[in-house]
Parts: sequence; C-alpha cells; structure tokens
Amino acid sequence: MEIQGLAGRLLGELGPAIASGELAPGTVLRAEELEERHGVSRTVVREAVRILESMRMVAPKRRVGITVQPRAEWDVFDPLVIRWRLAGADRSAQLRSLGSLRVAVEPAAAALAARHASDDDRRELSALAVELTVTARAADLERFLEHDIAFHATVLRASGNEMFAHLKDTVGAVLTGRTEHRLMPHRPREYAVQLHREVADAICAGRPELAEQAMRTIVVGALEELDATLPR
Amino acid sequence: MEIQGLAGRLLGELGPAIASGELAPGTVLRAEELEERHGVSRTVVREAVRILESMRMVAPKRRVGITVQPRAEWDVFDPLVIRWRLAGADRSAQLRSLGSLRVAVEPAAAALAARHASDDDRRELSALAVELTVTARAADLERFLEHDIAFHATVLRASGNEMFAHLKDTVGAVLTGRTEHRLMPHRPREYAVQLHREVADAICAGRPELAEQAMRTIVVGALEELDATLPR
DNA sequence: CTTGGCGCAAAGATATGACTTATTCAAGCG
DNA sequence: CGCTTGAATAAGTCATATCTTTGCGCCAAG
Repeated sequence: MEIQGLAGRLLGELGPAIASGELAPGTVLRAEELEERHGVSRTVVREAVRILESMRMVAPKRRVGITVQPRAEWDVFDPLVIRWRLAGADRSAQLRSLGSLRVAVEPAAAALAARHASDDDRRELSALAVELTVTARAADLERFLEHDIAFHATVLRASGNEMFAHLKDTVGAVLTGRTEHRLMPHRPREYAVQLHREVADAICAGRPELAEQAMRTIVVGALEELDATLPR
Repeated sequence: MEIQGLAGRLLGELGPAIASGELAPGTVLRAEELEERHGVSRTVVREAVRILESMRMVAPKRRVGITVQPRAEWDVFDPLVIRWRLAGADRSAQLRSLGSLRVAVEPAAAALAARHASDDDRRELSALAVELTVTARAADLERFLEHDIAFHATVLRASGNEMFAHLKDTVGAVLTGRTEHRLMPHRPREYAVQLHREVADAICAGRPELAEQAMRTIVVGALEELDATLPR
C-alpha cells in the first residue's frame, strides 16, 4: 500500500510537513539540503520530490529550487494527501470537505446499490446491519466502528461504480477520525442504527429512492454533528 | 501542469499504455528493459515508475520486476489516470463512471453554491448563462462548449468546497470528450440551455433546492444520453 | 518421496561523481 | 534607462558501483 523504501520514508516526512503547513506554500527547498537533512542520496530525494510533484504539492524549477505549492493546487483527491491533511493541522477543513462529499456521493451510491447489488452484497449488508445493532447496544465502539466502515464500504462497492468504490478508504478514514476524536456519542444513537438498517432493507428490497433517502439522512446527520463539534 | 522532463515523457508513454490495456495487468516489466526501450537512464526510469507506483498502477518487487497492477487498484481519481483512460480503450467505462459522479456531485455543488456563492460568482454565472443561450442559437458548438465548461467550473468553485472545485478539470474533460465524439446533438437542445439558465437564476436568488433540482436534471439527462449512445 | 534449509543469482534500491541544461540576476554596454 | 550578455546556480541526466532483498533450485535429512 505504501510507497516502498527510503523514498517512501522521505515522502512520509515531507508530505505531512507540507500538509500541516509546517512547510508553508512558497517555501523553497533545495535538493541538496534535503539530502543532508534526511541523510539520503540524490536518487531518493528526486524520487520523493517527483511523487510530490505528481500530487502538485511542490514544483521543482531550475535555478530556483523546489517550491511548495499553494493548497489550491494540491491533488486533494489523492489518498495520501487526504491522510496527511487528516493527521495534521487542517483536519477540520478536511473533515468538512469530506463530509460534503459524502453527502453528495453516498446517497447516490445507495440508490445505485439498490439497483445493482449482487445477492452476496445484499446478504452482507443485512448481516452488517445486524452487527451494528448488536455492537451499538453493547456500546462496543471499536467493533461498531469496524462494522460501520464495512457497511459504507459495501454500499459503495455494491453501487457498481468504480469511482464510488474507491472512496471506501476515504470514508473509512473519516469514520475512524470521528471515533478517535470523540466526535461521536459514547454510545451510537439508536436512530442512526435504525437508519442503517433502513438502508440495508431498502437495498435488499431493490428500492432506490428509499435507500437514497435513508442514506442521505445518515450522512447529513453526520455532517451536522461535525459542524456542531468542529472548531470554527 | 505536466510532470517535467524525461520522466514526464516516459510517464506519458507508460501511463497510457497501461491505461489502455496494451500493457495488461500482470505484465512484468524490468527496469533495464525500460531503459533500453526508451533510451533513458536508470534515474529517469525509477522516477517514472515511482510515480506510477504512487498511482497504484505498478508495483515494483525485488527479484521479480515491475508488475502492472489490476485496474481495481488504480487510483481512479488521479487526474492523469482519468485522462489516460479517456484517451484510450475504456473511454466508455470511464465516461459512465464520471457521469454517475457528476450526478452525485454537481447537484450538491449547485445547492451549496446557492448558499455560498460570492457576488462575483453569481454575476459570472448569469453572464455565462447568457453566453450559452447565444452560442446555442448560433449553433457555435466550440464556443458553447467553452462556456459550458466555464459554467460548470464556476458552480463547482462557488460551492465553496475545495474537493468539488477540483473536479472542474474532470468535468471539463467529460464535456470536451462528449462534443469531440459527437455524442451531442449538432445544436445544443433548447431545453438544456433553459436548465442552465434556471441553475444560474436559482443560485443568484439563493434558492438551493431549485438549483439542485435543475442541475440534477441536467446531469441526469447527460448521463442518459451517454448510456443511449455509448457502445455496450 | 517429501521437506526443510542453505546459498546463489537476479532484480530492484541506493549512493555518487561527472556532466548538461535552463534560468535568474546583475554587471556592463549602448 | 534599457537591453544584452555572461556568470553563477540549481535542477536534470547519465553511467557506474555497490548494497539488499528474495525467489528458486539444489541437496541433504527425515
């Protein structure tokens, strides 16, 4: 999953540093300086910088250096960028953006899933809805989270749209972040669990509008909680 | 915008070759072979391969080689991957995926824009709606396309969500592709133009539900036309 | 005949020195 | 004052050497 080797390690230092603003846009780095500071060779520096360039986070220019790009340029859909931003200073902004994205995508995915889901998908959704109910009652936040992630991932996959399916890790990261940072009630709300069950039932029954509406209620609720809890 | 230098050139050969299936998943490349075949040095090959690795299109492994990854692994939101796929063999699948994404995102963006758009944004949208009407009547497809792209880009930007805003190039690519491949009527439909005007009016008037609904009609219509026209 | 470990060789990973090219900046000239 | 030119600089490229990991075959023990 991760980029291998020393280049990956260096990337794991530079990426978060840029994402968090520690290396502000406009900052100019020099390749040689990076070599020394991180104790790696040119080869490694160049590879890491190239990857950051492909994410539009830096722009190397001859005779100038490696310039950190403004946020607006960044490839904000890149999984690494999302992860780095979630880990760093603008976690709030990233969570808000992702919240809106979820509101847009997940209801649509649920509707598509109600049309296209395989029998296996439907079975899995039902099972997961049950698990959610059980773990919620037991106030087992850890396993609840696990099944919640699996539930949303399954809906996204069952939509049959590869792009939706790829948002699974992103959605997972949002849900994880929410639990980790105590943005959730200590015991999952009964109402939210009920909605998940409705989504599962609607998808199993092949009723797109119902699935879409229930899912929309879930993600809108999540976004509102986020807005109420996050700073600013 | 592009990756610079020889690594960029090599990337521009390997990426499309993989995206089009010419280099099928499972194919094993060797770095040395790439050096010879493309007449570049190790440095360049490694940089290009690293970028492809960060897109999850290849996975380098010692003692094995550089393996082309299955599609499901690819970072389907990466602008380069999208461009390569649109240019190559599975243009249809990519257009369909993007169509669904638009159906999910653009109505939500329009609703947000109705709440958050700046005065400049609103003015620009109105102006663009007029331009669309004019160029449609004149059957000036080229300039119609240009303004259509600007219109959708403006809505996405005016939503205030950076992730939505970043989909502007992607949406632009879809619209361009559609015009290029004669998937559009020779003269833009009066009805479609009218809907754009409705979106602009609703956003200017600060009416989210109206804006969302009109935009949904636009993108659903586009998706249906796509489905009707595309092979398979 | 099976199984487990040992070692070799293959292929990527890293380091480094030499050289090339583009770009900025400023000095010097008109 | 503006334009040209050249020197300095930093990235870009190449070639080569060395290191590290790991797949696979061979051989011996069970």
